[in-house]
Formats: sequence, structure tokens, C-alpha cells
Amino acid sequence: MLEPKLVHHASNTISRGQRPGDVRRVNRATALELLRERPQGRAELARAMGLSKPALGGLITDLTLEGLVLEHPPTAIARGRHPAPLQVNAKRFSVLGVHLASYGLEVGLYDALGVQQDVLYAPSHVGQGATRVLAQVIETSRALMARAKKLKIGQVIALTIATPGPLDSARGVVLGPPKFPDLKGMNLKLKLEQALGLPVKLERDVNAAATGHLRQTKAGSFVYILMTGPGIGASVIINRAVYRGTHGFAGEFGHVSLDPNGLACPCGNRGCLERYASSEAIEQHYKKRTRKTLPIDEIASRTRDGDPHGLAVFDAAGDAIGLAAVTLVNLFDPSQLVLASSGKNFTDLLTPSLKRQLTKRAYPYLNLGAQLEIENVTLEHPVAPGAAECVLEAIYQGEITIPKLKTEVVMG
Amino acid sequence: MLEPKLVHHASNTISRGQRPGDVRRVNRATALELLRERPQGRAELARAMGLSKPALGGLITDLTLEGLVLEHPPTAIARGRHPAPLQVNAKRFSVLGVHLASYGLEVGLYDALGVQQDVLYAPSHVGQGATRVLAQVIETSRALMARAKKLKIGQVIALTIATPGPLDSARGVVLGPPKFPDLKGMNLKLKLEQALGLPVKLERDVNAAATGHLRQTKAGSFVYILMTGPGIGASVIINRAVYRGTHGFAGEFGHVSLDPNGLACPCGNRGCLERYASSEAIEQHYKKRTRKTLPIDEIASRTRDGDPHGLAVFDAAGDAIGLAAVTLVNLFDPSQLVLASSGKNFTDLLTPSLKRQLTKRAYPYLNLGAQLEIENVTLEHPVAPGAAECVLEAIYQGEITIPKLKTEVVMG
DNA sequence: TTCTTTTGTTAACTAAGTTTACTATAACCT
DNA sequence: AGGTTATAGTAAACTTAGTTAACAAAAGAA
Repeated sequence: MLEPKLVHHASNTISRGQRPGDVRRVNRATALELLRERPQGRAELARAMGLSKPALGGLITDLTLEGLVLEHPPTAIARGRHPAPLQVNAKRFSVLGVHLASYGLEVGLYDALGVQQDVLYAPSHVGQGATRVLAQVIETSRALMARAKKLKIGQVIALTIATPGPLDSARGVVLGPPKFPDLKGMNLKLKLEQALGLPVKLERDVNAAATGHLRQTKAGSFVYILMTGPGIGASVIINRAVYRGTHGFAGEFGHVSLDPNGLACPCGNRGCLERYASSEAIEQHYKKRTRKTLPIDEIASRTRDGDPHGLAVFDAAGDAIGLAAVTLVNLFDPSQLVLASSGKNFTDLLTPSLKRQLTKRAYPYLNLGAQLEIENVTLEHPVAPGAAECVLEAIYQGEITIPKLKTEVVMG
Repeated sequence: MLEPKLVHHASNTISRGQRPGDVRRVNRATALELLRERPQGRAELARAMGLSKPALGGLITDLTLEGLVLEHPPTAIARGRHPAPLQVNAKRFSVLGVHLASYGLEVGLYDALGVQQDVLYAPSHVGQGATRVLAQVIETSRALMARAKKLKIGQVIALTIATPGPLDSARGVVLGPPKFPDLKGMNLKLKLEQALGLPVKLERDVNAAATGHLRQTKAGSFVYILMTGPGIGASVIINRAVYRGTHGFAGEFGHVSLDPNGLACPCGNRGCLERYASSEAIEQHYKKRTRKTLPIDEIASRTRDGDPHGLAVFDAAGDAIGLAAVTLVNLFDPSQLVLASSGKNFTDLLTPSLKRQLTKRAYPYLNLGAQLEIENVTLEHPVAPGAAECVLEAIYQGEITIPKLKTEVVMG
């Protein structure tokens, strides 16, 4: 058995001092985040941030000079002088969001606000070797970048590639997974950066999807659960940031064991949730009951039409996820559970039994399970836009630098 | 069934702007933390914090004027001018750490460095009603404060009371637990503040113990597991801070379910870890095997002498904790697992089987379980000093204000 | 037209850093 | 003994990025 030397990544907690520059960096990022949520005037933004109007004014002047923020003519709202709405310049630059899944590849082009402008899908070459897969990713990305030039949109400046874990996000190396071993050990980040000439971030598919969800919600802490074919992954969001754990492996929800003597799982454990409640497991259970091999979408659609076998298998899967979720709630105490699936969403079929288990078993003494909010994500492709959101976040936080505008303002 | 309205506490993530004052607050706290770890000179501290020497000098001048930091005559170390060692003034003030357990009460007196100066134990009055328990806590604390006056030590300025959860730490209200219902609904914080005239913090016993452990370790993220009589609680430490979850209920490790159809637990779930592996469960299992009713300490001691029944029951308990820990590792990916028990430590008897389960079942693909570090805490009373550490942290971070010195320096 | 309200800017001030230069020690080496 | 070198701490001038107070600009209301 190989024994990879695991590296600790979680913020090394260097007790460092702060300087005035840190203040500016934080305020800059905060201002951009708030403006991305909703365009607004200087005064309103200053209030939202708890800063004085002059301080915020200066910040905006900087951002405007960099071309990141645009000012529009005032619009009538209320009494008094009308605010000049500031908004993030959607065309200042653009990014790619890449979703490399075992079943296929999706590359999307997104403007600076994260709105999709173009997208390309490609059938999977997984199983044909790492070189082939890598080439496919590079080709598709280049194709999209070529098409981007014809659109009136800012230059592509960075990308995130999202793929199933485990990964070493910091170094950009793919470490697995057992079921998708082609890329194992490849430094995907480095190869892509060299081939495309752009900064690249590597991210777990679930974390990307959850990051995308952050744009849609105001909740600060939640658990995002993504069901993709054979797997069930979770992303734990704490204070609006992905919680990664020491090695970046946090959130392996699919391997919560429901039965220590249950079915063996390639992960090495037994009775893992994935074996009972993943899309593939649901398909298998349905087949066992009906002798029919149907894709999950079809099973879901029949279930909505009242198919009792469908109801039974979804109910059982919901029970299983519910049991695992009880553990999750006991350990994390999240405010919300977000359920997503790739492809047509079917998680709403899981929620009744899931909710039942939670109500019955998660701290009933305090009614915790009953009060837990459950949200179903209806997006069919949550990962690629989420990947885009990951780079955007890095860009707006100043981790990735934005190339300067040519029309630079020079002081006389 | 009562349905308490749960309040979300987890940092409300108000996207607030930063000001220069925030910089100072952070740097001040960081400097004190580093000095608490080890006395050192200005230059060294400046390097550790990444600040310039003059900046740090100013910070120290402030702290010295407040009496929080003392400067000692230089001591020979190396070549060049010798640094004047700065250290936190242990006698500037003192605090109380209170551990209210179902089996008894412990109140300790700690100096500003967290070193115990005095301690009082009292037999439990739990079961005799909330008023009685409260009176006992107040009496014992007053007694210790009276004794403190005779010691040459700073004034007692605050205290933390640690008790089993669930709690509403922010408001200071005890919400449970099922097994220790006397105080349910009482605002312990408020009552103690009124009776003792000091700021009071209420904290989960496990969180207090884990906070205490933070002083002993450099690890940034770990899970601290505390076995107390009937319960097994965990405190999740992320970036050297307790992770609380949305309502402050994170870390209910004892209620990870090992078997959805297992033994019923008062928590409402079935097959909870506590029912298999708590000290009380171990005692019961031992009794079942041997017909002897012995306290856990005695069983542990016999096990060390080779008692096969003891070996068997500890092994089984370690297996159970190991299974639950696999889930914990899958979800949190901690760097370390810290095991503690109140009373004579016996967790070393659990580690062999625990480690075995982890190695076998926690991400064997990446050898995660095998590489997870397990640490046994040998302290017999980890909670009270941990409680003291909680207040100290709050004080040094500026959340609790330190009364001014009488010998105030006044500018001419 | 004038009043009121709200936005955004200007000017002067404050907080808390940084850099550069200097002084104070102390060890080491002729 | 006295210069050299290394290190610690302080002083002065400067920089960054806030704050407050005052005011100009814009727009609806009286």
C-alpha cells in the first residue's frame, strides 16, 4: 500500500500582526462583495460597511480607476439627492468554470458578475488515460476562449477546475478518487496553467457547487450535499467560507457509516451511506424491485407520477441520508441543509423521509432536527458556475491579480 | 413537547468594514498571546508578529502602563545587546474557573497566566433543586474569593462556569441536559453576575477543557473528546478557536449513532455511542461479564494488571469510539484526536482498538486514519483550568475589561 | 421659490503602522 | 584595552487609511 505523505494545509495560523494595509484589503473585498450582491450608492454602502462616507468614497475612487466598479447616473428612489448606483463592472474581465466529472466535461464562460455567457459540453474521455483527459480539458477551454474573443466581454483571466476529491487544492494535485483514477497524482493546476497561460485553481466539485450556492443565499453556515452518480459529497460552509479540514478532505458525507457490518465500500469502510442512497444505489434498488434498468431521472419522473416502487426506493434513500444527516447535525449544528444533484433534481423526493428521520432523531429534546431548514437546489448543473464563483472570489479578494487596464490614468 | 425558539448565535457575519482601531486590538491580543506562551524581548516579538520594532515598542509601552506586561532586567543569551524579557504580569488580576458537574463542584483560583493558586471541591447538590445548586456555586466561589484576598495575587475580576450542555452560551442560559435537568432554563450567567458582581461566561464543559488544552499544544485544528460519567462530548477546534455551530450545539459526539436500530437513548435517537462506550457503559459491561460493580478507575487499574474482562470491555468501547471517530474524521478531517476523561485517565486503554478501527476504516485509500495523531490527556481535572482559560482568553482579547490600576499614570 | 432631506466631497485630524537613523549593550578578536 | 560586529531598543519623519465636521449638490415637498 502506498503511503502518501499528507501535508497539512489548513491555514497555518501564523500569529501575525496586522497592518493598516490589511484594513484596506479587507474593506476593498467587502465593498466588492456587497456591490456584487446589489448595486447601490456610496452612502448606503458606507452604512452597510460601518464606514464613514469619505472613507468609502476613497475606496470607490480606487476601484473605479481600476475599472472594477462603474458609476451610473442617479435614479429616482426617494426624497433628497439621488444616489449614483455603483456596480461591479461585469465586462472588466471574465473567467472559466470547468467541471470535470467522470461522466463528462463542462466548461463555462462567466463574466465578472458570474453570469454565464457561453458553455461547451464534451463527452467523457475518462478511462482513456490521463493524457487524453488533460488534452480534452485544454482543447475545450481553448475553444471557449476563442469564442469568448468574439463576444463583447472582458478578457478571460483565470479559471477554476472542479473535480471529485480527494484533492490537494493548495498544490493543485489530484489524489484520487478510487473510482476515477486516471488523473491520480497529476498536478492538474500546473499543467493547465502552463497550457493555458492563466492562473488556475483546483477545487472539489462539491465545494465549487457550494461556493456557487453562497451567491444565492444569505445563510452564513450550512452544509451543501451533492449527489453525483456513485457519490454523495458534502461541503461544510462556516461563516460563508468552505471548511476544508486539515488536509482538505473534510465533508466526506458519503462515507458516514450507517452499519459497521454493512456492505463493503471501496473506501475501505463498511455500510457507507453512498452504498445505500447515491443515485446509482437508487437505480440498483429500483432494478431489484422491478427488474427494470432505468436512469435516475426516469425513476424520479415515474415516482412523481405515483410509481409505488419509486416511492419506496426514494423513501429508503431519504431515510438513509436522514440517518447520516443526524450525525452531521450532531457534530456540526448547521443552520441549513442544502440538497443538490447533478442532472435533473430529484432531491425533493428524498426530503419527506429525510425530514422525518431528522425530526425523530436529531436532538429531539431541543427540536433541533425539526427546525433545521432543508433546501432543494433545482439547478441542473451547479458545479461549473460554482467553479467560476470560486475564481471570482479569489479575484475579488485580491488573491489573483487583475491585469491593469491599458487606458491607465496617469497623474500629470 | 416544549418547542423552544432556538436562536442563531454563530457570528452573524455582518460584512463590516475594518478600521485602524481593529488593527490595534488584534495586535494587542496577539502580543499578549505570544508573551503568554513564552517571555521574550521586543525585537523577537516584533519578528514573530511581523511588525516593525517601533510599532511593537509602542504596543508594549501601552501594555506596560496598563500593568499587563512586566519588563525584567536583561539576561545574557547571545552576542549583542541582551533583550529585556517581557512577560505577562501574572499578578495583575486573577480569575475563577468553575466546573459544575453532575457528580460535584470544583472551583479553582487562577492567576493571570492561568496557573492554579487555590481550589475548592464540594460534593454535589444536584438533585436537590436549582436554588440549592446555585447557592452552592455562589457560596463556594465566595469562599474562594475570600481566601484569595489573603494570597498575594491580583483581584479576581471574572469567571467562567463550565457545565454539561446544551447551553445558550451567549445569553448564559442552561438548556439541559436530559440527565441533569435541575438548572434547565436558568440564566446562570445573570444570576452569578448579580450574586458575585463579576462578569461571568457560561461554557460547555468539553469546550472549556479543550480551550485549556489549547495552551498545551501548538496544533491549530483538532477534536477534543471528553468522557464524563454518562456522556461523551467533543469540542471541535478550528484554527485555535472552538467551533460552536449555529446554535452552539456542535460536537455532540456521544450521539453519533452506531446502529439505527440499537439501544434507545434519552436523546431520542438509537444506538448512540454513549450507550456503548461512556464510562458508565463500560462499568455496566464489566458488571455484566463479572457480576462485579466497580468504578471505572478500579476497572482500569485491574485492566492494566491484565484482567481479561477489563481488556475485553475497554477494547469493545475503543472499537465503538473508533467507529464514531471514523465518521468524525470523514466529516472534519482533524489533525489530531485528543482523548480526556474526568478522574483518573483511562483513555490509553481505548486507543489500541480505536486506532485499529481508524486505520482500517478512515480513508484507508489515503492512509488518513493511520496518520491521525491520538493524544491522551492525563490531567485528572481538565475542566476547571480550562474554564479559567476561557475567561483569560476573553480578557486578553479585550472582551472583558480589566479594572484600571489605582496607581494610574497621569500626564502632566 | 424656499425648505428639507439625502448624497457625495473637501479639509483637517487621528490612529497606527513603516523606514531610516541613531543610541545602548554586549561579545569577540586582535 | 580598544576596535569590530552584532543585536536591542528608541526617536523622528513619513505613509496609509481611517474619522469628524462642514459644505456643496440634487431633488422632492411646501
